[in-house]
Amino acid sequence: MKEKFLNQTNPNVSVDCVIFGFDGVELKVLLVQRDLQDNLEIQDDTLVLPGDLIRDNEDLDEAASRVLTGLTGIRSVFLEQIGAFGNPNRLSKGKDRTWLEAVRLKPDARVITVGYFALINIKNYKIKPAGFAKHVVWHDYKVVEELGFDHNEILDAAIRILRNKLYREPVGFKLLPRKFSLHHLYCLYNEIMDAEIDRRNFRRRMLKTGFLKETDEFQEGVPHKPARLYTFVKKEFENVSRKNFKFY
Amino acid sequence: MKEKFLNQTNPNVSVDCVIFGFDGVELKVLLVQRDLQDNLEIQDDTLVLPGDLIRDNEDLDEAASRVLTGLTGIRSVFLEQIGAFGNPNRLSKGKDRTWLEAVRLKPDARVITVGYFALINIKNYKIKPAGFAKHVVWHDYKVVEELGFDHNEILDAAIRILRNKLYREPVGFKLLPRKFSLHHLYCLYNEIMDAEIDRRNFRRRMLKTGFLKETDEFQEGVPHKPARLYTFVKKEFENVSRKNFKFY
DNA sequence: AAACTTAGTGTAAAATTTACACTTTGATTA
DNA sequence: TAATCAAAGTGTAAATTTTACACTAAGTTT
Repeated sequence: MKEKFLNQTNPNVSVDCVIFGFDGVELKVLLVQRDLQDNLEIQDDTLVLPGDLIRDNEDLDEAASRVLTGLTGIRSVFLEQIGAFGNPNRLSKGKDRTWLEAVRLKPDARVITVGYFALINIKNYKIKPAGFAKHVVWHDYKVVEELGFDHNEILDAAIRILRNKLYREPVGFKLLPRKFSLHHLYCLYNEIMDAEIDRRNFRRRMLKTGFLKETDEFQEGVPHKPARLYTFVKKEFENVSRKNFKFY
Repeated sequence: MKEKFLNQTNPNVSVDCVIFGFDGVELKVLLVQRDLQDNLEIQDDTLVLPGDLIRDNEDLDEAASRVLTGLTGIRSVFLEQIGAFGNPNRLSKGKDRTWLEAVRLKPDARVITVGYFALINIKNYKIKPAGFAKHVVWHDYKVVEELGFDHNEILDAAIRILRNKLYREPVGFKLLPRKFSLHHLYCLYNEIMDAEIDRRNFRRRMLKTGFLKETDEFQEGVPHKPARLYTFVKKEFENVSRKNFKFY
């Protein structure tokens, strides 16, 4: 069976989601194998970003949210647009064509996709391989392996934007559990910025931002001095473009 | 006659351009009155951003470039994507519907638009009211008047992005003639950032960036000491996300 | 020649950033 | 139970950057 919701689906516009998670060491991206439905004869293990055509009654953000929720069960989450990708040849690689012809009602339609990126707490949910995709993997974000369609380009754009935001907006927390140690946050920054930040300066400056509130709780089960846990506190966040603002 | 190029035009995706220019005092945006073609009976002086549906063989950037060139004659120019706008109700205001029904072959089609913003030297060209739009105006960017469709939203996004870029990337120059005085640049920064920057500090820091080269030429025809003119020099521009980089 | 207008310049105080090493705490092990 | 291990947690001095601020220079007009 080809696509459901045909009458309500826009054949020319899709969304694709770059879903980031942090396991304490590596920044991961959620990738899926394309769903071949009942086309068992096709051999295709290409990884792609989870995505879907948009429906006529939903906004772009809603479509991205639907994809994210369908895959992870997570509802309210950090989800922001990356931009639109519309190269006329973005669907013309061999395997991409094969897949489109097997699954899409209008396999030749020009499709513009709108990229989104999400930051989630990797431990907060179980991956549901239902719906779109049978195989779902958390992949190190430094992958260079070739994804389907133009998804490497979308992923690169997401990483660029994430790096730019990390120093200017309080977004790092979104990847952590509600209570976390400064060390945890520190590792996150090092991993995403691919840098080796000074530990003491990081700690002082991060605390100075006023976005952290200490709790009375400590790490448990570690074979050394347990670290204090903090929570993130929302506060009025003035316009980022204020010249000297640095998030951390 | 309704739209030309119907067979090659994608009814679901458009581009809209926020074209900025600086006249020495105010930052301006180029707005057009919708082209009603031969529908003389319709009364509609709503201003909108210049835009068009995309064609099947062109990339999004190319479509935006086509709109810009068609209107201004300018070819190579700073042109960057703002993002995609796809609210299902973005075309449903009364006058917008009237216009769509008069001009579009599929007036009910869902249209997602991709916003672009351009920075041009306002004096470098003559506006050509040919093609898309009969009436073309440079409007102060602080306008709050209501534009057609969701174009206020697109304009706001463009301004936000421009402000963020101005302090981090060498983009201000794109709005100036090839040779300009530091005062000219200073006014540009004050106008865009809606601030009152210290004149001496601005001068020192701007020169320190290494993007300016002094010429032997000076202002002419001014009733006071003439200012030296500078040119912008391209140099390797390292990744913006370097933590402490400030453009000026 | 005096008045006017904008161009162009320097410095000292304050704030921020950087580099850097030892003590504390709790768990494990000998 | 004392010693060891591993990561947590802390302070300071030097360098750099940012800020605030006022007068002289140059060319035009009156």
